[in-house]
Amino acid sequence: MERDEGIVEGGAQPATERGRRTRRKLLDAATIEFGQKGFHDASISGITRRAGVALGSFYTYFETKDEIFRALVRDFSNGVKNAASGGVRPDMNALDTESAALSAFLDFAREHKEIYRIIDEAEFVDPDSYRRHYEDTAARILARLQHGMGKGELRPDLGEAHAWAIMGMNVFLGLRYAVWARDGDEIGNLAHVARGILERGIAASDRA
Amino acid sequence: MERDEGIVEGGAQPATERGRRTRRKLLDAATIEFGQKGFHDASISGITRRAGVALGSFYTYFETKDEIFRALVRDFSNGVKNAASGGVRPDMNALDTESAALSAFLDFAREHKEIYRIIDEAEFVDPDSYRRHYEDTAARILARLQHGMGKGELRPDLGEAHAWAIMGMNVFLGLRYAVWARDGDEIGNLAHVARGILERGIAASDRA
DNA sequence: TTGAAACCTGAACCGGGTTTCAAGTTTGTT
DNA sequence: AACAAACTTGAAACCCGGTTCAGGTTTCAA
Repeated sequence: MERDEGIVEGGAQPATERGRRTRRKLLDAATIEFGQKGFHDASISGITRRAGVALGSFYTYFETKDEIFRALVRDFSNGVKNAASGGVRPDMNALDTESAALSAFLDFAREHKEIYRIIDEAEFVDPDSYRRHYEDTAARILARLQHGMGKGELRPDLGEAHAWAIMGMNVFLGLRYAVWARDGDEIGNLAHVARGILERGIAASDRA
Repeated sequence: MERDEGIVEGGAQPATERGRRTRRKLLDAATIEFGQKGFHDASISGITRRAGVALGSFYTYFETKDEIFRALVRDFSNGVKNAASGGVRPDMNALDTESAALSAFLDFAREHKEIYRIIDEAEFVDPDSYRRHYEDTAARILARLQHGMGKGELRPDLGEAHAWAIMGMNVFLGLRYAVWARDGDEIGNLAHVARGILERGIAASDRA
């Protein structure tokens, strides 16, 4: 993954190449450590050990354990956004757009299974980011729906709730088929399943 | 809520009425403490303080902090199950059944906003229960879908993935409109929104 | 070349919360 | 009444990991 650094907060932006490398090593190590153990069982010393730097060096780049975690949440939240938007093309119709966004998200999740643990744990460590992540994601979905409504490709009565429903669908499909994938899962037609729901629901076509 | 005690594990089943009362006080206090602060910021002393018992008494009923948390997860997981199944009637058609299950779940979530924090945090504190909770829930949804397919009320090609999609939809609608409810939210037609998706999807009806 | 800033190091400090325990009280049974 | 089992109590032992810090090393610009 290419995670944006974006504008970094805590003022501790490295000034030299060596510093940037170390900071990145810490971030990558933290991804593994947090992803494997969760925030509280993860330890700074575990992170620095993985990164191959001394314990004290950690505090050159991050003021607290919370801060590095927040940095990761921001990184991943961005990653999800970019992954989903990267999958869509402006000329697609509305249903294709949703399919493409889901597929891209699933690919991303398969490649970075830690996102679930990290974003989920943000609910406790950094509640604002957690909430913002989902609200922003829902807002982007809603924008796509509105675009589709404008083109007459979608029912004209869609709103925020529909966006949240779609997001929930995507998140749980990712949980089950990317993070908790089992051998023998049919993942090829996942996007097709989701698309089927969005296109015609689950009701029988020959209604009595 | 009426939470089942169910079969309790750790052997520490109270023998007297007084004991049962104390255990219950601890469980109720823990619900608030964990719900408010999350597992790690919650403290045993906070729990016993809320319960109005001495710190040491905690260990008469629970061996560790983890154990009481697991007991709560089991309680709430049951609560969700009972709430959803309590809302449905056997004679309903398939779509009404899903609507009813969602409505009942939303009511439950509104009344017990702690469930989200507690079940979500189980991902870290008690991963097995977390996973089992969602797998069981999905299995129950799938069973309902199969019933509906048998009656010819649903498309005959629904499977596990559809169940997970519906579950995700429900969970996220609950998150947004029960736990994160805002003034002015239109919650009355939430079940209607979800039903609309399941009944006919989101595509425009007059397709080109 | 040289000095200052950036960076690195890891032992030790420190606070806070879980868990233990020995002594006392209540409950319920014979 | 009398005793054992169940329950209560809170002080303190114990553990553990986040954070600090003083002393070194590397980088880089002048």
